Amino acid sequence: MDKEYEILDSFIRFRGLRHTPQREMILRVFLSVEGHLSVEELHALAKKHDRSIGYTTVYRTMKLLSESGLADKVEFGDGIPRYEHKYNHRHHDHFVCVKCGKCFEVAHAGIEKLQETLARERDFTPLWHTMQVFGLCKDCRGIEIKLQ
Amino acid sequence: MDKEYEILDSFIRFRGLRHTPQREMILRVFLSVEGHLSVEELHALAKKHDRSIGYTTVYRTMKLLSESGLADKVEFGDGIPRYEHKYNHRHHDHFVCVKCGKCFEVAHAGIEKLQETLARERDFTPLWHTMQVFGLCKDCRGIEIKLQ
DNA sequence: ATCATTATTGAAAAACGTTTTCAATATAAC
DNA sequence: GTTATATTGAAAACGTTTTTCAATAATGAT
Ligand SMILES: [Mn+2]
Ligand SMILES: [Mn+2]
Ligand SMILES: [Zn+2]
Ligand SMILES: [Zn+2]
Repeated sequence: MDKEYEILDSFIRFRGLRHTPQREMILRVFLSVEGHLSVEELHALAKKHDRSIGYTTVYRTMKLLSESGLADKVEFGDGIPRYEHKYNHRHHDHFVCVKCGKCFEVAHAGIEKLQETLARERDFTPLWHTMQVFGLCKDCRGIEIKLQ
Repeated sequence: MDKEYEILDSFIRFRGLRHTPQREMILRVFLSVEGHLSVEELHALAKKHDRSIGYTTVYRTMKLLSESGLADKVEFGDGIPRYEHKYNHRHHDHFVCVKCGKCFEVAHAGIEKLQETLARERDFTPLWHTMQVFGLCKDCRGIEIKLQ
């Protein structure tokens, strides 16, 4: 249940860092929301628990969560990186609607396998990948057609 | 041969813009290098032809080249967007070595088709996509193994 | 519990790539 | 040539992220 806190704690100890209430709180806030959140959004949420929490601390902590494997930073091409849960969440790609910004998560073993094959053919060792499909969701495509 | 200049010219006329030596020179510089170049690199090259060319003009012109379909902006996760040729270059994905930065271009119809299928299943109209595989190239994997 | 060591914090400043502003200039149409 | 206005380059502004720094807090040893 609280496996994520254990992971952060052992990562902190392993690196000779220190456990702080700020770090624990930011992890709690991060875990409380399923989705893709910017540092600004995370800081706003964190402030509800500790009005004096600093923007810098959120930046630093999210970097820590990434390094410990709890969070993943994703970029959807609008210049605002967002974080999503990584622990107990399998890898997936993103379909982003360029009209409304909605984001669909897609996991497909075939694509992963194909990437492995292409990499192997080029004597390239894949470590991770990102794939984003930009387009129009059902709702926004309708609007698009009406407008034209 | 000079189809690219025609494309830019008609795009400029279509939008009620003006033909300038700066725009023509930046296009020339851009076309002269096959690869992925940052605005900084393009500006440095442009300066060899016109010492007084402004950074801002390169930014503005590369945006124009993108809009006219001559250039494509790509991001490899290091925070530095780069531009590559788009005209007469078919779509491809990127395999980026995280050690040396080398970038391999991979075009594969199967992946494109798979993406189409996944999109259709979700009632999503794909417009474009980006796929990047990060990992170690042949040379850098060797070093990695030796170091461990 | 006290102490010493040093990691962490939050505010401010700096850094970074990019965009906006603006006055001077260049382009294109008449 | 005249006019209208798009373009230019420098500087300033911008938005996000990182760095700096003095105060504070966490940890381990005594
Ligand atoms: Mn996701
Ligand atoms: Mn390419
Ligand atoms: Zn939509
Ligand atoms: Zn390499």
